[in-house]
Amino acid sequence: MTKKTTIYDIAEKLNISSATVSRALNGPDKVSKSTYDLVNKTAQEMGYRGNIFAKALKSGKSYNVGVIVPWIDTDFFGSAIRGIQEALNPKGYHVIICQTYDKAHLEVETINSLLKIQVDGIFMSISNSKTDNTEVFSDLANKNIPFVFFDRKKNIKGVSSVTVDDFKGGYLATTHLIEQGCKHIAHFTNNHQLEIFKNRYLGYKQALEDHGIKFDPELVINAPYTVEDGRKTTKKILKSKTPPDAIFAAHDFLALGAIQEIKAQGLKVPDDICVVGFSNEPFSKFMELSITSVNQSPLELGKISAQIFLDEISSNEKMKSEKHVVLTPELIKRKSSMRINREVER
Amino acid sequence: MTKKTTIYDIAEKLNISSATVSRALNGPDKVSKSTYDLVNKTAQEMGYRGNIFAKALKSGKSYNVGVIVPWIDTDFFGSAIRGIQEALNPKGYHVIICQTYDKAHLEVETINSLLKIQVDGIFMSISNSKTDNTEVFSDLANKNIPFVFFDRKKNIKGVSSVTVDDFKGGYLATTHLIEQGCKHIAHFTNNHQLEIFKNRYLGYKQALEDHGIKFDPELVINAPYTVEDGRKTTKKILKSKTPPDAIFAAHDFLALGAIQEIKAQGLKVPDDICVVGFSNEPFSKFMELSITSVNQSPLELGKISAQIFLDEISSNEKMKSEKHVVLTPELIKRKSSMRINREVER
DNA sequence: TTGTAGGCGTTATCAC
DNA sequence: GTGATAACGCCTACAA
Repeated sequence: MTKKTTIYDIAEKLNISSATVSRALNGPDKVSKSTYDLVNKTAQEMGYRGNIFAKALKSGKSYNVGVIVPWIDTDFFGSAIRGIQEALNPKGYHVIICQTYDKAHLEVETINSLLKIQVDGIFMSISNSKTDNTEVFSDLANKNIPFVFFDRKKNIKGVSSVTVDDFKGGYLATTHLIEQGCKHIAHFTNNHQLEIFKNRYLGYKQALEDHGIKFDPELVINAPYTVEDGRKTTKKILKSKTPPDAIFAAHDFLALGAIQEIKAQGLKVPDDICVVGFSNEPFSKFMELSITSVNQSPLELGKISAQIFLDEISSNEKMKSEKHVVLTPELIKRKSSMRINREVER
Repeated sequence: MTKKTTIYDIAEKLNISSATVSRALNGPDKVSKSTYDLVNKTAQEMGYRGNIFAKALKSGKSYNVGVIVPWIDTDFFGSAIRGIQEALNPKGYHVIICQTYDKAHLEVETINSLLKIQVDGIFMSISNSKTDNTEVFSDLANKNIPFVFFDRKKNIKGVSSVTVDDFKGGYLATTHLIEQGCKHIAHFTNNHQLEIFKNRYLGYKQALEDHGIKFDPELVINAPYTVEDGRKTTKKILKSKTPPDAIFAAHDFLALGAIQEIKAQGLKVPDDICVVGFSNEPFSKFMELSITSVNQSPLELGKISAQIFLDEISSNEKMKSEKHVVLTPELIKRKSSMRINREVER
């Protein structure tokens, strides 16, 4: 491997100064047309590629951003990252991905490691864990490095966010179940560390109230994310004296587990029990008994997050204004809940 | 925001030279215990964070690697990236993701953009498109920057690869169908630009031959990746005079489309037609009529790719040896093909 | 053990 | 329009 050519090599070859080469390389305005052409032609011939480290050292910008998610191999996060990447790539940014596996300590570590490599911005979906470690985040806000929460956020002064209206999602899902004639609607939720789950729950509760159905705390159950958890929780609730006639699960995996267990017990979906999930993961559409779910448009969510970042870095005001975008979710009605009219959406 | 503290700031404060500070920061060996402690304590107090750009400029290493895939929001690629990330993060590397959307020109652009930002290595799953643009790749090989193909590869001298034995996957799938009593097995493939599809096809063909079934080119059909393509292709083949009694699809999405169409026509899976897919996408397990599929262990695939990269950079030999790891796939038998014994695997 | 000085490759500020 | 030079922050011979 031959050594990389630098502007000095070009300068030497052409008997001009490195400064002139640099100028010529950076546009036709700062130098005569003839030298501009000559330098660029020579650079090409010599296989010149600027040294990004030197440029970064000079400018203080890396043109890298970091994206922190619990895990990337899920449709929701994969699509959100895709959105960020697609919006930022044309602007010359590269996207670095980090996973936290829902562990709080990894969250802090990850932020620090991104800070250490001097990314120009950080996008984050926080993990579902028990710390109230807000210091790191406020530190970040003070450091003036653009920081955007997407989907799973914390409320930190000075930090922007793009989220989905989970309250509305929960409300839509529950109202839909009520319209299908369900009166005894269970809700599978998660611990309420994360706003998203809390809000889905609150939307559920509000919908019940607005339709004159008494809220029964016995029908609300905490469960993790997996299909297996969905099955277990369903098994438990079906044993109760007054089993539900509908389940609104705060996640599609839970909904899938619920459907599996309901069927295993010889009951029918939606006839005996209606089920609605959340996130519109691909499988919810693919199932023969397709699953009604709340679509959050993760791709768009990612793109909007990216846009906020771009706005933030291009604004020259010292005070960055905190922005909060809330996307409206959409209920996609499918077989698992359509009891009255069986016409199903995509 | 206050200016970042540098080793000079620390040096000044302690009335020592910046060189000593640098040494103290880089380990206790090159400096007296007392200065080591003092410097590190002071650095901490002053909130010192080394400037990665300066270090990179000095060392020529970015501690970044690039991963190029057609798209990230699919279980297979998401998991592979996850594997790479998990293996490399503990070693101090960050993972930059790039997507090509199966477009050849983006492929070249992307490689160049990664080269420009001086990543320490590149992982790539090539796109399915019609160029024979191997120059970029051989260029790369000459540049001495570690480059690893995973899953979808080209044969380039000097470039390592980690792939799945697709021939065997195709062979396993087809043999399984034959064992279920199928004699007229259709194969949905893709254009054979990509080795993976070609090899799945060859495996299929070999299995037929080994079991004394005559190969019928009419039963092999080209189709893209989507569920819709699977439906269309199935519709077409079911119209033929001698419709198949089994379909081996080179991808789960095609298999899903096939199943949907078969059912829509009032036929039964697996009783009338057995179906096997490829990739073991999550939904293939989740379906009520679960889909038999070939598992490629993408997570492991990513991890092994990462390991090859690590080996390559740590070996001090100038000549990097080309490595080719081939993983053995595994057929996971599920309802869509189990006609004789209905016991299904996970 | 510590300090001095030069270099990594660029860009920006002067001066000519 | 062009050239000399300093600066970005760190590391590392070499010297003391």
